[in-house]
Amino acid sequence: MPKLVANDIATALKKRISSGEWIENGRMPPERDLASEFGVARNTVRRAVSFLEDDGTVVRHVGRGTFLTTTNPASMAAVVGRMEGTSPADMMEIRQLLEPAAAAFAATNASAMELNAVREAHKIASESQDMPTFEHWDAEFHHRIFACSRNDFLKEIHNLMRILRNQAPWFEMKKRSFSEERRSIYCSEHQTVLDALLRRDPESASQAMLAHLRTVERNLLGR
Amino acid sequence: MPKLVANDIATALKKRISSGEWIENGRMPPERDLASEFGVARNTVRRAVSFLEDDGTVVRHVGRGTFLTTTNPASMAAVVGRMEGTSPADMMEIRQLLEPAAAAFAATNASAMELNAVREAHKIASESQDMPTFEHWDAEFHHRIFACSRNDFLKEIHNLMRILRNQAPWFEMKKRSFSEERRSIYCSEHQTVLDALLRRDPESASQAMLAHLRTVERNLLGR
DNA sequence: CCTCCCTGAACCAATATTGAGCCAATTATT
DNA sequence: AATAATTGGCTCAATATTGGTTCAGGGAGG
Repeated sequence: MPKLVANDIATALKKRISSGEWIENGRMPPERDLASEFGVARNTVRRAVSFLEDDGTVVRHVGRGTFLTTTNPASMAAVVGRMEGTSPADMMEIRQLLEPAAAAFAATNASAMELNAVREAHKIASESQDMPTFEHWDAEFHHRIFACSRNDFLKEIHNLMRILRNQAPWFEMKKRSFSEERRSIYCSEHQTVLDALLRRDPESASQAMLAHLRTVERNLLGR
Repeated sequence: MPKLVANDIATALKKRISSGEWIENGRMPPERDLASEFGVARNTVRRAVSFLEDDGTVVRHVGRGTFLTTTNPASMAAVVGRMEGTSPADMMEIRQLLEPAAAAFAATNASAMELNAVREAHKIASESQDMPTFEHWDAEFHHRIFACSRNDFLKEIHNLMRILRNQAPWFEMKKRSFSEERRSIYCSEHQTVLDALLRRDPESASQAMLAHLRTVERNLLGR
């Protein structure tokens, strides 16, 4: 019997969620309970749950609990399934189309509080010492920009991309392409984007984001 | 009973992989476990697994484990569900971002045959006498342009949009917005796009498509 | 004898889990 | 209103797991 690791727990949780386990009140059991149920440490459960959080499957609130974001599944499963087979290169191309626009929308529409959230994600990513932390807050930075774009469809497309990026080929590529030097380049590019957002300058935000994505693409696809 | 060598183990492993043995979380058991299970030395298992690695069937990470490259995806039901709830206005905004790009890609990448298919869709739509026929070939016109964009991810996003457009709020809006005059406007705009494609002019194709989508948006959302 | 492959063992390096503790936000209880 | 209990956020050192590597043998077949 294989040893349980965080990833196993994450998939177990997903399975139970999609089988409607905790749908009744949309709330997952406390981490401590799950830990004892699975027979692992809470830290491990926490890691598993943060995978779900990265997916957008779940949101967490200190003192309240962890809640499902699940609404009803649909018949678009097939389309989405095919999306899993598309190449990272194709997706990066589209990302360069959408994300600068998201940044521009954000510069125009975001509230001060939302921008603060973006800034915070950037700050934590900049100060992070290890790769998983950086990656989490890097993703969060981008996510929060989409979040204040005020376009629900765009946000959901980004959620899709986020899920796809957490899967097979991407995982490998990210691992391969990471280095301390690149991390600091990403951070300074994020800073440029953030500055443009804070100046409420859609054009600069869009350009800065595009420049950043080009860097990412170069590193990821090795060109 | 012949003695087991690395090659035998490699084929045994492949058989078990393709029978979906470890697909659930995409992870193979540790080498040490496999060794004791097959009753061979770890070194032998290691050689067997490196065959799979050379195949690309598997990737290995020190400290993490050995993972299948054909992993089973998570459930994206949540994203899809929320997507159904997004507004036509939001989607039209994104369509104006993606579809001009698709047209530009098509102008650059499409084969002559593919362009012929686009032309044909336009021709049938132009000559159609009734609303359902026009609508079908109108959609087909757009679809075929995406189809020759040579970007699979983009194509799938368009499929998503197509599905969404055939649902709740859209249906009403299209009915409301239809008129003979608008139909002929659409046709002439399609013609402009098609001409640009045939001239292999990405810039014009993109602009023409954008202009068309703005017309559609105006009619649909009544502005 | 030589070659090839497996064996068994030890050690290394990267990564993950553990367990314990404390904090902060929220909710429940008194 | 004050207090307690619950719950997620976070840290850290210790330990365990896991692939990477090397090396000295052993046995089978040419």
